[in-house]
Amino acid sequence: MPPHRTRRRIPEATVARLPVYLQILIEQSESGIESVSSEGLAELAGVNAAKVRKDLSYLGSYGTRGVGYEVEYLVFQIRRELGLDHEWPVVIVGAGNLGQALAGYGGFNGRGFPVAGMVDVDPDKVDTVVAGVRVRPLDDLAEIVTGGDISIGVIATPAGAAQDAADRLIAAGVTSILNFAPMVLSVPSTISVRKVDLAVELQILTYHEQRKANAAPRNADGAQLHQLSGDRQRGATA
Amino acid sequence: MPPHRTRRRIPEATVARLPVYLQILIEQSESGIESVSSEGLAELAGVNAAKVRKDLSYLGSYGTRGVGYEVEYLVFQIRRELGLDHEWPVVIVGAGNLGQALAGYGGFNGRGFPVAGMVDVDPDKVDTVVAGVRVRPLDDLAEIVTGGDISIGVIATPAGAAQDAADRLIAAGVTSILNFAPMVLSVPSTISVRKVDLAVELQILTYHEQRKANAAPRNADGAQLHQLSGDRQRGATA
DNA sequence: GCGGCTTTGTGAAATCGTGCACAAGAGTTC
DNA sequence: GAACTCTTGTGCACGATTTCACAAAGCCGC
Repeated sequence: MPPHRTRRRIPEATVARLPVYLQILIEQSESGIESVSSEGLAELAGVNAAKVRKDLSYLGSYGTRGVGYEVEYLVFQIRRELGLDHEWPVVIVGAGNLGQALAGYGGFNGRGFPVAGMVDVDPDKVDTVVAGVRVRPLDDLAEIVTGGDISIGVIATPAGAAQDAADRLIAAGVTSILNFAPMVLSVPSTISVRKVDLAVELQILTYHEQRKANAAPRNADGAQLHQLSGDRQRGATA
Repeated sequence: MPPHRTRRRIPEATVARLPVYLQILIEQSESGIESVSSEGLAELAGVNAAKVRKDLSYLGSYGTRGVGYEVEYLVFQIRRELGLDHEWPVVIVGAGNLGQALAGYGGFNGRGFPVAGMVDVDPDKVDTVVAGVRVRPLDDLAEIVTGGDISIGVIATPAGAAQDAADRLIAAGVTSILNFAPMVLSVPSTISVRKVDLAVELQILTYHEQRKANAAPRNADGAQLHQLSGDRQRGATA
């Protein structure tokens, strides 16, 4: 059998949680903690312990009953499953405000996603250097992608330019896109897209804010408002 | 009956899609389009038409059979439901790379979320001006929040400072938090939190990348790879 | 090595979300 | 105003996800 055969498909919801577990486990590991229980991990990840166990069971039976999971080993397994056993260079399209911030942000470099290139249409931006990366003209995109064997593209353009950016990325051979433009992209079904939209996140929050306001009309005395102690819970992602 | 009574609860999945519909509808409206069908909206939003209808039906029966939905009216209704009939000032904690980018990004100002204040622990950052907003010391947080009647806080600090930032925001009276730090926050259940984590998004993409690579081993001839035309589909959020 | 304690791994039930399919309503044409 | 066309609103079945509950398994102390 090949090293790690395409084992049973992992549910999408689980895939979205694995990076969170991973991050926590890496922290634990750095703190010198060697073993963790599903209960402990659940606490830190803000989820139910049964969910942690089920999630981890998709990777295989890596726990020890009565004991828990060995942190290092779990880190290794999750990394492998997520394909993080090597670096994934990315190319950023758009060197504006957002693109520059992304390039400088620690979330890319230092987490296994080096910025292998940046491009922009604006001739004024071309040849400027952002976080150690020289901005190149949009037409160099294909060359950057094929030359660097890049499979992930990041779109940090205004909404109007996003579809064109996507088309060019795909034509160049990119197969995964992280889209920061507030715009739904049209792509072939073979391409994976994830969208991150600030305004959407905020609007989801305002929906809940508004509900809270409606539910408990403004009759002041902050009685049951923000009781900081007491029933803390991890990640009320409401 | 009060103006808009806490009508039936809207499913979380629907709430997450409403902002997307809203954005599309606003664009349509600006293009002078007055009416849209569930089919058309679904196409643009990258979802199934039945889903659009079901989602919209939670708001009420605002469509006209045989015709579709009146764009303006739908915009109005979604805005109202999301609580977007007024502005929501936000305060940003952390004036580093990310905080600065967020402040300057169009996604806040111009979308109904003016940056009412920014704070940072670093004395070197205090009193600098970012995107027209003066950075103030962390201790001014409570004053900014209460003074500006702010209910949304944005955390743009490193992971290590995020929990403290959250605690301070909550103590000051904020009830919704948008967290950009790669760290799960512990908050009371009355507080809404949404987390945006770059690394998590990228890692979800690498999982799928790795699967693609495993499924179709590297035997080159890019035969069925990226057929750009053909079966395009909106938002393959795989 | 046996009993007790702990924690995993997982069937099975409950819940949530999606998509089909179609009746019902609204406009339009003759 | 009857027949036709179009598109909404929704009951229903299905699939995905979450949660419960518990048997199986490992470790410890005696």
